[in-house]
Amino acid sequence: MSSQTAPGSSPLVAPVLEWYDEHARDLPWRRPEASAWSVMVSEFMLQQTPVNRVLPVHETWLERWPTPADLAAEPTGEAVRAWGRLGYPRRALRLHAAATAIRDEHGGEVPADYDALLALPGVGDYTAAAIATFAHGRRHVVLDTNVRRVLGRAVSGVEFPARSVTRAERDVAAALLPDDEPTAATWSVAVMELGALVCTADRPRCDACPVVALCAWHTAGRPAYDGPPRPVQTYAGTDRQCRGRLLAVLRDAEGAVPSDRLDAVWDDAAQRARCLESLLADGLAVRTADGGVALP
DNA sequence: CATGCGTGGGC
DNA sequence: TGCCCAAGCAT
Repeated sequence: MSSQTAPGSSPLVAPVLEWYDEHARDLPWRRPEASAWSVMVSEFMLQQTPVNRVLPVHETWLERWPTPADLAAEPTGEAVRAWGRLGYPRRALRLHAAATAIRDEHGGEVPADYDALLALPGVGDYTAAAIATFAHGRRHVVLDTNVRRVLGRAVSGVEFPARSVTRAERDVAAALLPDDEPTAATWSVAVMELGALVCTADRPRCDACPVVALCAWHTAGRPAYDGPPRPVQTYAGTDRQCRGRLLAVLRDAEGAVPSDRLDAVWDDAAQRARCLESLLADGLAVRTADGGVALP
């Protein structure tokens, strides 16, 4: 017998699957009765937003718009308003646009094909693979920040992955992916869950990890991160913060608001004007006939 | 390929 | 308390 590890039979797989079976959170979009649309909505909302903040918005969203066609029938501004404070509200516009494309080009059904998914607005490699896998049981490499961190540590022995996905990372993930579709799908969600709950970016709980004995990073003594400095995310005073303030006014208003309502939430007039223009350009706001501003 | 894009929670 | 982070995408 060869000592080589055959594809789909890494010693990492079974312990992670067992751990997931016992420790997985009960999330609405993971339940057997969850629709593909529910999975898709969750994936959009979870792009850079924590699970706990997504939960209530996801629930009300699915109650209001149980199918893509239901959302597509509404003005985009309603999607932006319902998005609430999840952040990055352009995702709401893209989800609306994706729902419209699904209604018009896919008979109202969320596609199962990776390339069809990738062609939808707001859907990149991760989200296409995630929807194909978690909504339709297809077999794809699902490479999000959690998976990248877990595999980086367990396999490569580094605390944090590189800025962008490398070919080597993709090869590692592909080699670990179990052969049969159902197991591949469970493995993918299980590694993500392990990264979210145990193999966290900060203060990983190695004592609770099912593969600690196999982990290259742990075995090496958890060496400190040694790569290029990771960029710090500034916020105070940025256009992002300004845009957020302006959009919050529109979201919380019944209809159009006079522009002096916007003046009150940001002092720097030049920056305020620039940010309003960018919101208009993005389609997150529109000017009304009387000179006011509103959600589209 | 680096950068811009929201928001709130935890330490 | 400031600082870092959280299931990315588009350009």
